[in-house]
Amino acid sequence: MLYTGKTHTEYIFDPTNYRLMKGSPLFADIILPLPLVRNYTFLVPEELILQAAIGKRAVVQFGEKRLYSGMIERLHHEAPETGVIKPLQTILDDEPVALDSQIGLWKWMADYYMCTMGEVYKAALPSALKLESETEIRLVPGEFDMEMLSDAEKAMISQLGNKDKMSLGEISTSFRSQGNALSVARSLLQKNIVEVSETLVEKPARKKEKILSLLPEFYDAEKYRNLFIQLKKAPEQIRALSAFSRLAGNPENGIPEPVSWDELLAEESVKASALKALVKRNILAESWKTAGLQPTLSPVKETKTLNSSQQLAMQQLKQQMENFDVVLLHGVTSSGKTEIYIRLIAECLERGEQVLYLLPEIALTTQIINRLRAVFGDQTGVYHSRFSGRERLGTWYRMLEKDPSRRLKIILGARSAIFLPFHKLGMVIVDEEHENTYKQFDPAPRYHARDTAIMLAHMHGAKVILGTATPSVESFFNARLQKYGMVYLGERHRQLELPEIRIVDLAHAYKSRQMQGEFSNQLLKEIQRCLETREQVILFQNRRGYSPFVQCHDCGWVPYCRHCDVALTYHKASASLVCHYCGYTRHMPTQCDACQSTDIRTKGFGTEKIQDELRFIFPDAHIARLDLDVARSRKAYENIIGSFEKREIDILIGTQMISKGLDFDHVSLVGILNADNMLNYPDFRAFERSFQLITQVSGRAGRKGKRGLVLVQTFTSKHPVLKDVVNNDFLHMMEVELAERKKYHYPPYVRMIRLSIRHRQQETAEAFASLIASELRTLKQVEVLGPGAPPISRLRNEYIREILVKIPRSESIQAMREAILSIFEKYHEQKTFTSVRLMADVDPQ
DNA sequence: AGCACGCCGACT
DNA sequence: GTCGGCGTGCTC
Repeated sequence: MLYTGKTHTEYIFDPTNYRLMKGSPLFADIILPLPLVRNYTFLVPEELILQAAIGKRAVVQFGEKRLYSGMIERLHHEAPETGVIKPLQTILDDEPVALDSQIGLWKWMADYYMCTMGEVYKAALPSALKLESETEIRLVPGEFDMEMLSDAEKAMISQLGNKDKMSLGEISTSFRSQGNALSVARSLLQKNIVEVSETLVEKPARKKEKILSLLPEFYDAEKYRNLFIQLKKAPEQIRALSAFSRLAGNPENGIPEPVSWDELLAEESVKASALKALVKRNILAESWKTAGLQPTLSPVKETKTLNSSQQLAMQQLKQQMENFDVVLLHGVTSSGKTEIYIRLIAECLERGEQVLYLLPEIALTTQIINRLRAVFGDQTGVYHSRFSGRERLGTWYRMLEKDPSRRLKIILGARSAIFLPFHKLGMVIVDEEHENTYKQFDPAPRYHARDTAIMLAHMHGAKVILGTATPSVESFFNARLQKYGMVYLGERHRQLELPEIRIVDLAHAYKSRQMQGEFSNQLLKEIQRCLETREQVILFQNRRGYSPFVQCHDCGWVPYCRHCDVALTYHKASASLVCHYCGYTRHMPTQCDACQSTDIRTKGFGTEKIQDELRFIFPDAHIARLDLDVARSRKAYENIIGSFEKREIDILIGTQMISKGLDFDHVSLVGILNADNMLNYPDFRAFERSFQLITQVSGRAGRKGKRGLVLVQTFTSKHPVLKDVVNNDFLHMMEVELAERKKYHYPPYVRMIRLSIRHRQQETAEAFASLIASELRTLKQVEVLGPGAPPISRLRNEYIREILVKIPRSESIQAMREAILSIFEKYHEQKTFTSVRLMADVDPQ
């Protein structure tokens, strides 16, 4: 064996108590942010032995020159069998940035979801902690012969002449117009005119940031309004304060958030002098915060009393939590689950335990955080992917705090919050447990945040509450098997009645010519009634864009994506055709590509078309749309929701974005434009999901003292699921669904792993998939479906074949995973198949 | 993921 | 003849 570092024969390392003893060299297994199947072991050089600890990051050279920051996963004395062993170059952290328990969870995830540690690590660690290697290029001092150089080379030299050094990334961007920077740099390197070096760039760590917050005495909306009158002689200050309200929020809609000084100054109308004056007048307070930390707020003890059914549910929950680690809280929409959570969180905090509160959608955090902050103040942190790197880093560090009193106690977040360093987790709340957004699909790790959270809780000995108005089949099944406890909360608060749900038979409406565009006369009549009485309407169509595809009326040609096997969706506003999978965009053609006909028609409909038709039918109504196209940013989303709450919008058209946990007070009508595209979705969860979606959207209807109305337009008016929806018969839906799943071998009666085989050549993908499938069939315990071409059989120029493996609950899923991997490796070794890629999706949605 | 190595097409 | 395209294999 050859060590490239010094050899260390003086000490051995006792991993149980981190004591050093004389003996053999110390090795570290490093998790690298790469999809590597094997472990890689490095030597811990003598000078780093005292510093080395699991969970600290270390810089290593991996490959010819590339530097990476990885994480120490294990320390040991088992020298690797082969090759050169490189030493750790440095250790970046004084204290570990990940806890042993986290690394344990990562291992479980890599194992269960069939991916590499590196992939989990990449998803888990906030990007600010992941350093990147950068190649730097500089001129070699000395003379060289200009005559021998090409124009491009001269250009690069002159660019470099201006600076001491440039990163390769920098020079590639500035060099773009002049040719391939990489190859020019390479030839200059050969001529010894430039030299390169590798460095790791640390993203700016915690930085102090000046923030401004409104003094609490102006939280009162009335007093706040008066401020503007007081300031009427100081227009600059009024401008500054208005900008502050824009960014921080108006006290009328809750407590304004602190805003950073820099962010305010970036606003056009704001002058620094005006801000200083506002501070001097004791209207705004100036403070410093470590960037990324949550703003400081003192708790406002608002204690809403629980009604009798909430109290009962609360009692039952506590009782169940004594016997079960996981309890399903089945509470109808608007039954006040959040209040119950708040009580339970308070009890956890009293015991000195931390709480993780998961939500399916980032947008929902804004609503809930205000309620949590009002009760628990700044012990609460938010964590999700739309937060800036710095904010996430700040939260991460506040979780790592050695002093328990300085740690964040409550984390509210979307699925990635499961990765935070919890020291002492007491309870996990998974709200809207049935939501499929909890399942990460692309890239790996393809984990289900609910299931992972249950594992996380298990590792901490913590309890889990799964809250929902429409439990998933899996959770309901587990509750029935007595694996989970269950509590039912059937009463809506504020005397809200469940809405009346009516089915509108589209087949009949079309036949009797009672349709206008996509609207039945019945739906139009109800909308009209709402407009007259100033009540609000929500229209639901689970498809964005104008129409899902367009077609030539003469020859039937349909424009497809160049890279994927998908029809392009027509977006009228931008007059373009967009691939909803890869984003490929082209102009809406005026002529058919195949026959040059100009008669190209739109087929089917999405939210954009609904909005178009509605504007034509109700020209005076205020109509808005809420889908991924108009609400890409958090601000845009909040603006739309905000003006709907303020009743500036009469009719809101939306995709499933509007179905999630939003409470509006003045909606009396919900229209579902087409239930068929949900019910006919080619997926074993189609019925379950349809029931959930329609029930959730319906829950938005209803006002204090007045029963809401839901109209469901469909061609299959006799559909049994719709019947259950109308009768609000969750249990019947569940009985039927479970029976079906049992009969046709679907979860929860089997576990599934979907294998997706990808290759540039269709034949190779097919051949490989067939081999894997037939090999899998020799395993008697499992059922193998396929291989088949998925609905989208080509993505980004790769052909895809899928195999579905069904594993009975009695069999070990672990053994199956291993079998699959060994079969894959066996065929992957053959020359023809070396570039075939396998992607596994465990518990696919 | 990078990066080097290696084998085939369009050029000085 | 060479430059450079990307397909393939390896990284402790």
